[in-house]
Amino acid sequence: MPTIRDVAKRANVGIATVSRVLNSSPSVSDETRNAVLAAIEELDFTPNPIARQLSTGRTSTIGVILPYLTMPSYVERLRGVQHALAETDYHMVLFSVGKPSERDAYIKDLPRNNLVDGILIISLPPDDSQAERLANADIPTVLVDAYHEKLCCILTDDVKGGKLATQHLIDLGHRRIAFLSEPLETPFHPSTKYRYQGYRQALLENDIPFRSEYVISETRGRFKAKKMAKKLLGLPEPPTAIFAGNDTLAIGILDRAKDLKIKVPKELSVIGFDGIRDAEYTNLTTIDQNLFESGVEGVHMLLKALEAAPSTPCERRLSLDLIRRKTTKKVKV
Amino acid sequence: MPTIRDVAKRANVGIATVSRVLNSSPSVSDETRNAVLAAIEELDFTPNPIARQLSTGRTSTIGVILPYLTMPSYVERLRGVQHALAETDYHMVLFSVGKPSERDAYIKDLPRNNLVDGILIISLPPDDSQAERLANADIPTVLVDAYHEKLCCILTDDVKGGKLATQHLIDLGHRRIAFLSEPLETPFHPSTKYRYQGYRQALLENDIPFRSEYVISETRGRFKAKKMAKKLLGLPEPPTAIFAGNDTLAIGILDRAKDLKIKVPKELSVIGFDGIRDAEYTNLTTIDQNLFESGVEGVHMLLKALEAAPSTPCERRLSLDLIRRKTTKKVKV
DNA sequence: TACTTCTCTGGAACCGGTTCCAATTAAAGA
DNA sequence: TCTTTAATTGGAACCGGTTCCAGAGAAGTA
Repeated sequence: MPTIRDVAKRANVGIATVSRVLNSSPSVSDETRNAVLAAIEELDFTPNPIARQLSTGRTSTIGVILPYLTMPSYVERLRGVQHALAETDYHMVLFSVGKPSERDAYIKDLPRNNLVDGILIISLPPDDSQAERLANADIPTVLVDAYHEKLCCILTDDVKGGKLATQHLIDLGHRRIAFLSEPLETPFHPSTKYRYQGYRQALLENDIPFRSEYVISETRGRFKAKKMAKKLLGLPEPPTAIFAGNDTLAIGILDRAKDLKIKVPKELSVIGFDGIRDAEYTNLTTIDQNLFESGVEGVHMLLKALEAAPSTPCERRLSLDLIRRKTTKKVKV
Repeated sequence: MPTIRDVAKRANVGIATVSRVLNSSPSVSDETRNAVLAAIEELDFTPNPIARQLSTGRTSTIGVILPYLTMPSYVERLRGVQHALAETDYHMVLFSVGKPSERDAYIKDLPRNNLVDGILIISLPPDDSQAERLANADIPTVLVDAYHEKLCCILTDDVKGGKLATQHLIDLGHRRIAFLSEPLETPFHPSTKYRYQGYRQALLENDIPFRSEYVISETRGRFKAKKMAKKLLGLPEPPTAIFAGNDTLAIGILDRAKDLKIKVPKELSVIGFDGIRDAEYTNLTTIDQNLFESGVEGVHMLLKALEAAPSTPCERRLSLDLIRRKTTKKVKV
């Protein structure tokens, strides 16, 4: 592999000049520039990015820490990140997290080891000491779908979203509203819990008594949702509407309803949460939390922070949009 | 940031000794080792990986080139890669490709610029000159779901899979078998075309006349599949079975059948291809091409190549498994 | 005791870029 | 004609590790 010194020798110039040509510095005469370019061409020279990285201290790489791609929402966010990053010169290193210990290890090491210029953490809220560490590092960090007062973040208000979903059902006249979700307590992001809080708040504000038999929260995945939906729909007084903690679960409920020949939305209203692609295909009414956009915005915020570190943590709240499709309807009286 | 020299000074040893401690070389006395470790602790020193990379020429990083995560099969393969890589010390840099020009750029630059120790290319077959370049680079490359004689690869035999799927339907007594798929000609991987070839071959071998009205191949996504299924099922002599080019399309067909009150599998058999998770949930009979495993195996092959470059391209063919679920059945006579 | 061998250790060179700083030359101004 | 100034250029130091090689002691051997 030829180096910058080989090029310099060949072009009869100094190494500094070659470097200047590589970095398109204006203070090189056309004549020398051409000579250097010719030498580069002849030697088929490519600058070694690692050497540049060591020298400049910049890596042109951003690190993305996110959970294993087990949920469509993570994938959709990652897609947004990729999309936004494709238009820059930054590379992306992926650190995917299966257990809390992995998360902690990445969050601990990444800010210190000069491997990346910036960090994007998706759907993994750091604890106070981690946030402290991240905030004090000289590498900027942006949280996507997570909040900490010390850090920049792209936020989704899950409580509000849960309220919005529930209120939509209430506005349609429903009173028997069930909530079906993944476990409320997770090692990672507590978004489900927040959505549940929104559900409770909406009930409270509308003077609708809470019924514990209407809440099932140990439901992982579409298949399980289908199973659990049966339980809900088999109650002596079954709900007329179900708010699912995410779209995948909602689709599972739709599956079951079809099997049970329960007409949606005529006999049962179903609303999801997330706004993944499948929700569109299945005509699911849902709360769209703009997943793709969250990734894009996360990158933009990080790029801004890379240019000039913000004096105070910036915060951007993404909109939550109720998308009315064909799975919710006025309750029949 | 403290450097190795700061540590050396603090511990009253030479920098070489500190380096030896960092790399757990055996030829350091316990006494000096402890002194160095103490100094490292006191200074909160972390070695700079970039400097190490420059010095050793190794980056502990592998580059993954793959299409944008628009299809579940890509995500599933990537998951496999992540899973296998998590058990190693390698990092993963993701290069995702939306247009052929991006693919070409990555394949051109990545092998030369010392940024990664190895390259994994997923579902993007290189042309001859690219393969040549990759084969001659001193960085090993492994193709996953793509073939080139000059390169190591993890293979799926799409023709065979297409045949397998079609033969399954034929064995069940079907004669009117449709094929619904994404476009046959794509800028990237021609797997759909191969599956189609398998379909044609199976028909031929069983003396079943080919009918062009049974082939619809411009179908992108579940939603479009639903639309196109209507067209197929509305034919004067509709097919009794449909082979879908991938699971997502098959699920779209199931949606439509439900809407049209066509009973699956009693009145219509449907088989997919891929073996994504949704296929399990929907009880779809499919050809499982072991997507997750392809990612895992790709990493293993690459790791092996990193240890010792294989003298001749190695090749591993993944099994294709017919998973009989509840969407195919003997045709009613 | 003298010599060899082995165990540890430190210095300096190296990886391949960037960049500060001083030097050279040409153009401009007095 | 003599400065002053601007435009180019090259050398050397630097980024922060690894590693070759030589040297100092300690231990083993004749």
